[in-house]
Amino acid sequence: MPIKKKPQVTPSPERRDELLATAAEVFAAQGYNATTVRRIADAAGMLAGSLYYHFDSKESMLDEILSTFLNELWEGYDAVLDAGLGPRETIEALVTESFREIDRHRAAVAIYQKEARHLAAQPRFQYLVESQEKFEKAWLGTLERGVADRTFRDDLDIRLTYRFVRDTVWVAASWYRPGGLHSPEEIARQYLSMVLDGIASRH
Amino acid sequence: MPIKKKPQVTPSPERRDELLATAAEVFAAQGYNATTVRRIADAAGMLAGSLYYHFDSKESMLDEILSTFLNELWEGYDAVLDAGLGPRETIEALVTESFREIDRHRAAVAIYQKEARHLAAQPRFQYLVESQEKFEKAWLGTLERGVADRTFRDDLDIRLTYRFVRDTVWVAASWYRPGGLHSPEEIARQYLSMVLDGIASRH
Amino acid sequence: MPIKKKPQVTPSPERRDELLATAAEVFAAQGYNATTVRRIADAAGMLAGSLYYHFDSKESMLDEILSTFLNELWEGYDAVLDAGLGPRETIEALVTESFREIDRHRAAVAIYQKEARHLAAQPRFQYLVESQEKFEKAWLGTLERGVADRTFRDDLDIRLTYRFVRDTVWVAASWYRPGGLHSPEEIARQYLSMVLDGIASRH
Amino acid sequence: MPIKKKPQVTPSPERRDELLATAAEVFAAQGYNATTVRRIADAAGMLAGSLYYHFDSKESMLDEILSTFLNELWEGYDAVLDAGLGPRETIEALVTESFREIDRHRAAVAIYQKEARHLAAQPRFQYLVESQEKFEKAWLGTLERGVADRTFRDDLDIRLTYRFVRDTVWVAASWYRPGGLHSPEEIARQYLSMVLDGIASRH
DNA sequence: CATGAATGAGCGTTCATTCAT
DNA sequence: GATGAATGAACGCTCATTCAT
Repeated sequence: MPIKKKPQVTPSPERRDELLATAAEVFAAQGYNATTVRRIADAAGMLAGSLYYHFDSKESMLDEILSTFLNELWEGYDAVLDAGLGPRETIEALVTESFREIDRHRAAVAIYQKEARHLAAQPRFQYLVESQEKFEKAWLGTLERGVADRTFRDDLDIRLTYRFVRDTVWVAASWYRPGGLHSPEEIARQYLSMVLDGIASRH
Repeated sequence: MPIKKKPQVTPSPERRDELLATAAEVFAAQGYNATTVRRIADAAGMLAGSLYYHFDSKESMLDEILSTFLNELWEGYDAVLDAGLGPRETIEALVTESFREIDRHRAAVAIYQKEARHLAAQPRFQYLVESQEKFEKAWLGTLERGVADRTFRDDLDIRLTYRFVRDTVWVAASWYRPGGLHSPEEIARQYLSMVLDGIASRH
Repeated sequence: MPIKKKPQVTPSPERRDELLATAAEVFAAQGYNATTVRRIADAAGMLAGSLYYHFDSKESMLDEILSTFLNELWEGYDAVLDAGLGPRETIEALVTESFREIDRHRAAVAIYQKEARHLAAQPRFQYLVESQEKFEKAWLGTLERGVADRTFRDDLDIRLTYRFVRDTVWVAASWYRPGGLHSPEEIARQYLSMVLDGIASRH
Repeated sequence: MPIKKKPQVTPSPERRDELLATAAEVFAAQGYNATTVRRIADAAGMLAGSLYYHFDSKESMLDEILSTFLNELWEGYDAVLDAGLGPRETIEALVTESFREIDRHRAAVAIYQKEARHLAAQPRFQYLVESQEKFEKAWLGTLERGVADRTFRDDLDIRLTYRFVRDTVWVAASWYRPGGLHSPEEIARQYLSMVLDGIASRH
């Protein structure tokens, strides 16, 4: 009894994207573990079981949300890193790009912030570790270049500085609301000004 | 602001504290929701049911961990705020105090970071909101004083600056490990240097 | 005993038969309960929902598979029983007929073996009980006739003998593969030889 | 935070055995897949979740039922096979032992009959395959010895004979009820008489 | 003080079935 | 005739919690 051609059962990508956006909002608001699949379904106006027509599991929704976000993030980052900019301009471009991503993927970023660490232990989410390493390499490298050419201060612990800048940028996702007073670019400008020049006045 | 009194007339307070410390570590490592009462009991060398001799519920453990931490935090903060320091010295003292708290209550701080937002919605954790508001008032007030007397730059959005400084400090709890290379005071010094003077060289 | 009429006025009976054959194979391979409607649809090259154009329910597929098989079985049995043969020849003919049915309806027989007992509890499958009773009557009667005319040994419990012969024949469906080394008639001959004369040598 | 001694949480073996006996009855009556964990719990007078205090999963109940049965079976078989009996006596002893096992583990045998084939595909139930192979080797070897020394007929296909004897014995579990008219030994005697000498009279 | 055993609510998931297109 | 998308009931299982001993 040979299995005949299996008709394509992959549903319309638009519906998937809608549902993923809904799920991302709920995950971001309540945390992944605390979010029930029924809650997502409610928010999407369907029953819990119906989600499984579109997705394999709750975890695969999370997976798709995070990997989509990271793919887009790295598109932007790679463009910056390949542009041959100086250290200061690179940092500026990375920060600006980051706030743009926060603007476009606020929920995904918030989820990433809360869940990445423990997800990274699972093989399925190995790419989080890889992304993290690549991320660290890019930032640390840029900072080192900047210290070498005297763009950045050399009296600071460079790993501490890395964490400082990294956290500074990404925690913003926890309070940022798109469509607020400041555009991502404006927020980036202010953040950069603080990070690069400090908040103290220069007399 | 004494946050709460939780007498729970039970024989041995030392055992309670031990158990709370154990619970805090587990909550910090795995997240509150993802932590089972059984996991805590395992770590404490007892059975899950036995914990209920000491505590009303899993939630009341969390409550006690967070309120104890906040009580201690505000003891330190209030001392600083009542000392009549100038804006820059106040910021320096608050940041230093914060890193000391991170050093002493790492687990509680990590839990606070991850869970405070959604806990704040529950009446039981109303004190988180109150603490948050008092916190904001103290920092914003100090920043405003500093802008007024030209200690701090006046070209920055003050709320953005507040968030920047606040996040900068507290996210450190997610990677800080007590007994590491840097003392809390040393970390505070470096953070302050970055926040106040920026990471760019001054030519 | 015509077991059932299931008209289900539907255009193409050939397609139905194809689908039923497919379903029977899957039921036989995985068990009725463990078989999903989707698995059948896959094997038939359609989507699960589409099967419901052809059949009322998964259960009605099972029903039709079993009743079709039993109708054919009884056609053959009735011919044997009405032929006026002696007890030994009747047994031989029934066993041979049984192996032929196993050859032609292997899947249905395997399903029958596994599921008949618990299905018999449902009113819808009452005909399984009736068939079972008629079956028992035919075999017991033949054995009794054979004991009476000294064709068969009279020192054996006749119900035990009945079960022995019955099981001996039908369990073969669980390992029999059509198109193998032995024809159904050859297998029947060997089985009859063992059942009638035993496996011990006669010295 | 070192994990302290974990108190023994393995519950009393008597309760386990009771529950396993209950589960075995239900599995045997309805089939493993068709049996819900709630149904077992009902039969045991508890709630579904409570079973998980005693067992890891529904599957582990099945596993324990089957492996306990097979262990006991092989104790008996091995004693027979190591006794140095002739082929006929070996067959007689194996059949008698088998009916004794059916008497003591009726439910387990019935489950084994229905589920062994598809369970064997799972690594967890690999031991079913091993048992099956050992079983086949023991029986085929004995039959071959018997053919060689002219105890058994040499005009029969030996694999067919093996299946015949094997099925003949074990299907009995599907209708056998302990405490009935016949003792296992009496049933064994009659079965052996049929299998060895046939049901036809010898004139 | 702690255990052993249970409760009961709820979770992620499966699946037969329906139905507009 | 078949598809795509949904329903709704039930399933195996987890877990905070209770309580007699």
